[in-house]
Amino acid sequence: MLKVYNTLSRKKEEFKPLVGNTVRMYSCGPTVYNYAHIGNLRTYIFMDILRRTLRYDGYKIKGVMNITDVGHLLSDRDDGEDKMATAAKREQKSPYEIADYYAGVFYTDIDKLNISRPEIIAKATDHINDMIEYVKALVDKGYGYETSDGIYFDISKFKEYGKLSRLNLDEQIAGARVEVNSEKRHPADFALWKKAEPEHIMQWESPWGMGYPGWHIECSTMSKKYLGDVFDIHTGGVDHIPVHHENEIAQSEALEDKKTVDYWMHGEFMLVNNGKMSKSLGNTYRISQLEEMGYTALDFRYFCLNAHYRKKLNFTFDGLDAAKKSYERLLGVLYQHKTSPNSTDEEKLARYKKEFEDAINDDLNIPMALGVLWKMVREEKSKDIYKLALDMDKVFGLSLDKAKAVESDETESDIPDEVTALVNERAEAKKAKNYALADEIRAKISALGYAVTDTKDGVKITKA
RNA sequence: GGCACCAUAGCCAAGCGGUAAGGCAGAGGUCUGCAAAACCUUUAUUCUCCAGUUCAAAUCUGGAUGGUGCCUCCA
Repeated sequence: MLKVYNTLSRKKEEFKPLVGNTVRMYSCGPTVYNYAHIGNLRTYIFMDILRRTLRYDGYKIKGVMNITDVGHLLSDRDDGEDKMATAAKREQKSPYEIADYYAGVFYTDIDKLNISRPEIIAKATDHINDMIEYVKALVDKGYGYETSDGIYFDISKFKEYGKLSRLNLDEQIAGARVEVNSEKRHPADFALWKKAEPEHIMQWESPWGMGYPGWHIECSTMSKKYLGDVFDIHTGGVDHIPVHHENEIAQSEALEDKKTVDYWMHGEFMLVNNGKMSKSLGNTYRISQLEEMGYTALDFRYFCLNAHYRKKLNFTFDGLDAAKKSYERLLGVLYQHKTSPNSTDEEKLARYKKEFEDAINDDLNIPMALGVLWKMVREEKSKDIYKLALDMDKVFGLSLDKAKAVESDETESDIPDEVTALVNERAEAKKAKNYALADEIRAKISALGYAVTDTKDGVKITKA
């Protein structure tokens, strides 16, 4: 029995799909005008863990994720910088090429992280007409009004506005900086459709003239198109709760006159040195950057799995180092199980399996599930344990089937002759019990960038 | 100013009323000429502080202190 935390009720609830055995799920995806950093990626790891857990529990999934390639591209504020135009100019590409490029990098990253792709990936620019229809329907129902610069959603018409974030709007606004837009009836009214200046780089024809869709309409439109007017789970980052998802609820429920999403689930943020991770602070990293520093994407995935998805996770290199080490040891010890001829008592296996399932089904308690795996792996080596670990890995997604011997299996071929000669010299010295000389030679080898270690199978040479 | 969330060993982190999972680091050991690696063992009488409820609290209540996020685009 899977229980998940629903942001709407602020409680853990039993999960039950609306229809049959299929889970319909929508996940807010990336805005592709820039690289995704590891903080962004944490949220997709959370989405992936959810999908994997649902599948482990026997559900079928119809998942949709959006790729935002319009709407967020231009800052809504008049004085805001047009990031898309800047990027297009700098890279001498069209906005579509920019979007394609960053979407491509995003796919590469999530593939490396073993994040399973949702069944349907929907680009906003492919759904402009659907969005126009959606806005029209809202206007027809009296929820939208026109100003000189666009069509706005009238939140005063939607009585439950704010139910997800539980913020008192008027109190918020009193203490916050809000630009004055005299034409808006309420400061929190938001754009459904924006009228475009002639020089705006992306614009489409609409009943309200040339323009482009507002920030939030794409998710309401595309979720309805692919999942129907009511679906099971909506995921995203916690930052979306107060504005984006609140507005999405307003749009969808205004149109359908009913609750449209059963479970709202949100992934917490990743911090850096206990503070916010943001591009402006210069403390973001990309997966490719971590790789350049010698970490793998899966080291990072393992790092994320050590914390619950609803808890802030502080990213530090000490933490990542610890995760890397732990992950490598896990693969090493699993290899010993893999190659063991022994069996394990059925009851014991069943106990571990149950502990594991209890953990993941308790609102995706992956840190606890990892603890179960570690305890199990400390048992006497057996191929059955390896098999069960692989079963658990359907949820972890850590490629545990790649378990290998811990000793590195470097090829001898790319060792320079100079080093090989020194290694042989050292072997002679050792044979003659001239250890002082042997250590001296070892120092020379390490100066050349190689490490020599003695194992019971002989001498190992590795690149330092 | 308003609204949330969080506070567990050197570090990361579970635990959600029944007497502190797991990982990293550290310590001891096995192995080794010595290292390194690997493996084994071990490491919180106590959960920021102060009251309270209870037979029983890290877990519930109230208060204090500290931290973070949001209220503006953001995963």
